Amino acid sequence: MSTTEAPTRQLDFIREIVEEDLRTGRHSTVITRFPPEPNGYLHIGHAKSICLNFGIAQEYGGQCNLRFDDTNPTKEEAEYAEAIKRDVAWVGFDWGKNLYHASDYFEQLYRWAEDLIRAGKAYVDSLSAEEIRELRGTLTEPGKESPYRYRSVEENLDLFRRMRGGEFGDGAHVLRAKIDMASPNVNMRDPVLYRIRHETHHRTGDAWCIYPMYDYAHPLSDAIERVTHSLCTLEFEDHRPLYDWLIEHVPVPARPHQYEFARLNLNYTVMSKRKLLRLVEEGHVRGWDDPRIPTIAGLRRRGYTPAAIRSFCDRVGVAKRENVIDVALLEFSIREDLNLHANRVMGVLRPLRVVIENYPEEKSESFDVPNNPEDPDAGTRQVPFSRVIYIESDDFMEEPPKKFFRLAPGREVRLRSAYFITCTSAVKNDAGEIVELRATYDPSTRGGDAADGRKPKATLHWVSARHALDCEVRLYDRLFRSENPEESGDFLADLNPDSLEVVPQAKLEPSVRGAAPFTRFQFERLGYFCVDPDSSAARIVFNRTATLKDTFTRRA
RNA sequence: UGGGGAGUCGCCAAGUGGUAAGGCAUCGGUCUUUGGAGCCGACAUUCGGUGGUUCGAAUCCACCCUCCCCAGCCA
Repeated sequence: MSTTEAPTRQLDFIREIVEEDLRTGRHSTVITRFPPEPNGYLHIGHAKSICLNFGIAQEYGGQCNLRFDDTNPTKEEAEYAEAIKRDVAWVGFDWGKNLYHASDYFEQLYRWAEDLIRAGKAYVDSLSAEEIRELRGTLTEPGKESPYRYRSVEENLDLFRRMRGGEFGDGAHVLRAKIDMASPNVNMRDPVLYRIRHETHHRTGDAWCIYPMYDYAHPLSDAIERVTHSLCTLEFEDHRPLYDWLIEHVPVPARPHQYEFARLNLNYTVMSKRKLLRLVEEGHVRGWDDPRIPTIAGLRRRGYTPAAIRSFCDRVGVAKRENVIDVALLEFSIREDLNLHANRVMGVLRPLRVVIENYPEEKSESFDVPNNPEDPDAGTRQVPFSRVIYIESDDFMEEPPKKFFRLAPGREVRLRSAYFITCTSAVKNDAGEIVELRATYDPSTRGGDAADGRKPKATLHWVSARHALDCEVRLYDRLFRSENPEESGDFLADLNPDSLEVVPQAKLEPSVRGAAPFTRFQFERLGYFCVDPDSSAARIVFNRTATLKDTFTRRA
């Protein structure tokens, strides 16, 4: 009997920590959280965090909270929060009843701030923002203490309460932690905990005019929710000492720990909320769900599946080193999924008429065509055929080069699932452009096989002209020309002018009629396409999700 | 020239002192009623560099180099 190797799954460093904590009993259950700020749409980088946080909760039988980090009313909107919930659910995760908001904790957070004041660990500073900045020192020089640093507890309490009461204007005072103005870590130089903002909050309305800073609200919110592993990106590493300081100096009910991992970057695109916002607001793309941007909404509209996004996130890994993932990996993930699950259909993007001269004028017949060769259970459909068909203009060349196996004068090819045809001539217009092909078919090849065993070197997709459905097809290319659009300084200058090409009159086989928005197909030999919500009963609009690899084109 | 991180194949990423996993990309071949998919194969004598410890180092030590982050009353 052979010893079966225990297939020790390769864990990323965070899962290793989680397992260790579970094994040693530091925690008996794992609680994570996904903490978006509702100030923009989620993108593929957030998907990585979602998959990590919810994935860990799932794998270890724990829980993952969806918590909105809504501590800054000037930037946040309910509309964004709704979009975020929709996107998280769509990616495939369920927070159940664990939907929270940092704003739910404002009262508790406030009380703890008073506790800090009473403990002499926080004080009201009345310096201006500029003065605070000046006294903070620099990266190499220590800061200086504020003249207000040693106010009495009573005065601090009084001032802080009056801040809450609305007695002061924005910026008049802030609450600061009393830590160490000489700390080499600037985050520890008496960080601001609360600021005054007379602003209506999308959830608490006008109940508050002081709002906690992220650095204050986050660790305490984690503790309130009994989060065990608080996962964030690398730029917060410097904030961990402050996170820990607060957990230590506030009487919180639990001891969460923060761990940092590298955020996801993708080449040929931009990922920061600020840049995505500019693309949307300045009209460089059609909206937050434009299929060319890496927002979850954009990817969804482009035709990506939640499963593809999840497998992509799995493949990308979790580590601490900066990374730029090749967008080809994202494309691979969607092709892999759609190859198995998308039904095939024939559609011609650039139609070239072909008249099959020996096929009767009035006749038409239909072929039983498999919906998905990768999945026999997908069944078949009827595809009509008649004397005049369209083929892809790229599939014909009057003078074919060496490796071109498709149609050419005198050459025989197979029409997928139909007949073999032989091109007899090309009809040109006055400008010398080919406008139509003449051909003959071999009736004995019905279905696409020849009794004599001859095998054409090419199989073409086609659509019966008489039965074709006119559709709009939107072809997308990368939004930016360079791998790193931000490198040059002005990412907008790097926009690809050809990122969207609209084909207004593509010819599709009639079976796609009535397909609902977001239905995905493979157009044989062309790529994967998804019905866009812009579609109407009169006309379907398709988005190209990804191309199929074309080795002839690639070599050419 | 303060502090915090990181450097393993073109892009990711395992590896935790015993002689460099895997994925994507790429390149061959095979198969094919999608030039798709699939299948088979190739792809780091070497782990930022230099010394050292050791029978043995990507893994330990020392020094050096490079890159990223931090001076919002943003998150």
